[in-house]
Amino acid sequence: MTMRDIPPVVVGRLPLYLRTLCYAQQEGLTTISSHELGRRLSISAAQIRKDLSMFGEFGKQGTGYPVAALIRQLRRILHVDRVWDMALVGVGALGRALLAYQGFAKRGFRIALAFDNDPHKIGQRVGPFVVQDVARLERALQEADIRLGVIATPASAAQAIAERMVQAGVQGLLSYAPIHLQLPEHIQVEYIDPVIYLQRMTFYLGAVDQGAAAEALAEATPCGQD
Amino acid sequence: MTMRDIPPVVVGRLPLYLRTLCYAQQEGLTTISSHELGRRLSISAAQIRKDLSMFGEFGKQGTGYPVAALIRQLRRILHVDRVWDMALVGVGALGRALLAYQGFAKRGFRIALAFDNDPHKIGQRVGPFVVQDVARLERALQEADIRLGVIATPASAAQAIAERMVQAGVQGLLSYAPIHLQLPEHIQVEYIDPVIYLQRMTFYLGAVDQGAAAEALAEATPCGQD
DNA sequence: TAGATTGTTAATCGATTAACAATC
DNA sequence: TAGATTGTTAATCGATTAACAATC
Repeated sequence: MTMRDIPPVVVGRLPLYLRTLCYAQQEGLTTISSHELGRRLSISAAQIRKDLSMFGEFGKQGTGYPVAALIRQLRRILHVDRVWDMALVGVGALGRALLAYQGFAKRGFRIALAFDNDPHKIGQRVGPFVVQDVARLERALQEADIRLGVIATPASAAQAIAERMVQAGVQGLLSYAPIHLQLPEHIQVEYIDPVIYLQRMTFYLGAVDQGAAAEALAEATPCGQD
Repeated sequence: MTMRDIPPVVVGRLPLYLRTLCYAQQEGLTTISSHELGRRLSISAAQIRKDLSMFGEFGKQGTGYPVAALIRQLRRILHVDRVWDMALVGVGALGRALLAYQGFAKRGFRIALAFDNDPHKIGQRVGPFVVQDVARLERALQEADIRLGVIATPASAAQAIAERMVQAGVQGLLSYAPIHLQLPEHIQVEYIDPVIYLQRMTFYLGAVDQGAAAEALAEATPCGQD
């Protein structure tokens, strides 16, 4: 179990199961069926059973899965039965929101270091953090043994920052910069670009009353990214 | 073309093609091959050609795709050859970062209205915005004919807000709340929960030196979400 | 012309679903 | 016991890749 030959699409669902199980636990459920878990996630019960069965036999016929035990198992499988320290680069509006976000600590993550290259920001306090000079990135990451990075820089800076973090030993990157990073294969990378998600939706939304559409037409929207 | 029977996975890649083509255009390229586009996105050339061929014949043998024309086509296909007004609910740290984000306007989106339920925030100016009372949500959305919503509330408020927005005519929702929303099938929903992405990465990161791991162990990480 | 690259087909690969025996 | 639900198999469904004729 916890093999590395699990289909990536299955790995992608495990955190959703964990999150949903946590809510169920807070509601007082001690047991949950694949059907109920699937209902809460709009995923089929068969899929959930198949996914979980890749890691062991966690359920019991007739009653379903024990919530607390399954949470423990998933946290072990996902390696969030510990706290992961992260380094944040880019203390703009988004970076500050991430520094303030309480949801990381509650689910196994903690921003330990924050960097920027703006002399006005370096040394500044942001909540419990002091913004570090990005020039110190490599040294600070190695000293703190950081393995996860969060990129909240402009797109134009992201590739170079990513390479430096990888050089300093980072193995996973969560990038909010709207650009695809070129990195060694063994590096885990996940992207969050809200515009990508919005455009996936507008594909399906289609036709609009032409009053609103005319208001700001085709060439009014430049291609600019950054 | 622009049919609704395009595989969702293909629709999901189109915005990536558009974004990458825009960068290529900024670099001065007038033409790009499927191979080069694929290289920049870590996607196979065959896949890109197959995806694009579902909407028409945009390329030319021997030379590739004309960048400007393909950008125009993709913007038309994705319906971002216009500006989409959006309503934001939840003006916390994340909401403020979204209100300040310049990347929306540059790529076809604009936050037109911002709502909160905190009396201290209502009426407050945030950049060019005045925070509205969420009690006015339905009326304001209908008046402004808003079809896209962004949820940046705590998870506990998200489902109710989503239902109210849908009631007011919203057809697509981008939710930053870490919870799966139960909504009618015809509503488009996309989710951004950074912890989900982080946990997908830590699955692969695995073993850690036990000094760091011991520092904050299993039961130190509660399940709490909100 | 020769080299490059598209659009498309067929083959391969992978993921989801349906169904059910086992069993709590 | 009877009803519910798991784990697993086989069948279905969908997505990706390889290959190549067409052609710029």
